[in-house]
Amino acid sequence: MSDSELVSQRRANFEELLALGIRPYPNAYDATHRVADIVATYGEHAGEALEAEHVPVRAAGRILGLRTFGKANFLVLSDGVATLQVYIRQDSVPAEAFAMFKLLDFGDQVGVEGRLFRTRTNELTIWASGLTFLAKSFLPLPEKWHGLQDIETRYRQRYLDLIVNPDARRVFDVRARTLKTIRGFLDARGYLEVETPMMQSIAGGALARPFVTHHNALDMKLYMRIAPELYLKRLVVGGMDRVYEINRNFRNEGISTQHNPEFTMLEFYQAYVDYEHLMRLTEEMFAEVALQTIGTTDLTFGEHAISFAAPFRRLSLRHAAAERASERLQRSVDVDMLRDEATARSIATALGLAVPEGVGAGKIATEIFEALCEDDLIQPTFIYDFPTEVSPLSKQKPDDPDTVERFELYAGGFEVANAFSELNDPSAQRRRFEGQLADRARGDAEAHQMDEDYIRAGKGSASTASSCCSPTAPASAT
RNA sequence: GCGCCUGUAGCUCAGUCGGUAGAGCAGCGGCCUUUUAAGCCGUUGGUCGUGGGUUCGAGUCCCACCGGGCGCACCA
Repeated sequence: MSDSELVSQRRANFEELLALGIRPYPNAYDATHRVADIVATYGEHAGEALEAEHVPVRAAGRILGLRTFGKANFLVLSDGVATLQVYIRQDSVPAEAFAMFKLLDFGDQVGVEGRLFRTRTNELTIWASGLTFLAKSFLPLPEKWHGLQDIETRYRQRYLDLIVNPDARRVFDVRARTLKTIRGFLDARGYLEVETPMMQSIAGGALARPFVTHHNALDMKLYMRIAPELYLKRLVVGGMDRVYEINRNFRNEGISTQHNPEFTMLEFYQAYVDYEHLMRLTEEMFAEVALQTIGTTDLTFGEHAISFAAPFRRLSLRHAAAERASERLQRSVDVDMLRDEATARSIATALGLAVPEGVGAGKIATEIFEALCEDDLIQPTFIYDFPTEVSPLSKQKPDDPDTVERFELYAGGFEVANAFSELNDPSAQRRRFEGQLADRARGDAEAHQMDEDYIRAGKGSASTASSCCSPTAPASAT
């Protein structure tokens, strides 16, 4: 049977409804409850209690199930969050309502008026006394048991996925609660939420390839931002000592279930604190988000049980890399060996890693870490003290110029946050940018571009400050 | 970009050694006044991703292209 035939059958049912004098698209339905509210409020009430209370309800929703028995029928009503059964007896509803019911299709929307009771099998149900037609679904929906499996269809026809797969809605719910919790957490600590430019003349603040666009009136090439960092830091220069932004960033790179070209990220800045402070703040925030969104800090991610109870484990990057390299190579590798370019390079080669010429010890150490350690960081772990070479915007440690005060948080094998003490010496910042330009000249397309305005802003005296950014994928909370 | 897998009814999937297209659900017509993936009887529905090739004969084998999934690379 062709698609159009299934559609025309539904259309025929619709025509019959019109012939009955049913108003096809009413402007509103005066519901007393949402389906989810009824389930939440009366889900635990016993049948006798419901009979005694005689609870009257009117609720609207989509028909996600039909079980017909001639004169006694059941339909499953969904409001997108919860489902509730409706019992429709021929002798309990007006004749025209019963005639209308017989023309309903899976997917149609109706309003139901009635009272709550429990069936013999103890299921909470509305005993319908009235039925109102609200909207026709002309699309044949996926079957109820296997649902919609095809991943492409699920993403391209998200409405179908939402109708038939309850988990699809849950992702939206968890995401919304996550963002709400983060905002509440930061607002309560005196942070101000801002929005900064998404189209920038220089795409800076991160190492990534940007999308390019064009402004007609200015006849000017613009980049979609890869990070809000440099603009947020300008606000810090202007005296905003605690700011954050939750918004989209655009990176012109590979697409996968873990990498969306346009993704939402949180970035926040706090003046007069260093990265130690941010580590404590970050672990508090993750624990709070977990508690507020799923009610516990202990969750299951894939095959792993993960605990987001603070404090999190801490491990320096070079220690993590050296430890793993030792295990892998069956010989002693220590942190100092990773600070010497020739030695680090020979270790990388022994590990089978291809390291380009002209790359320093810092970048080599970072590559060893990424290749050997990342996937195994299941429990939340702060990896801290990054090589200066890979961190052009971070402040060096007072006693170690090759190392910056920076950390990344890992959980479930993913990087979930990146933070550092902000470099606020404009002369040092210029030298760092120049180093990046040299990398770019050697062919590193992701090296940072020079940003004169950012340096000029820095000359206006940026506070000592720290910032943290984190993609707000619900992966951390599901 | 590379590798592996995949595309058959609205949905979920079978289809053996190459022999002329199948099931369940959905739909349609019946029966049934507390069902739970309701059940029972009957029944409709296909350009087997597209194009070429091999063959007496292709859903099946070969080639190309298109779409999709996973892994790698890149990256968050």
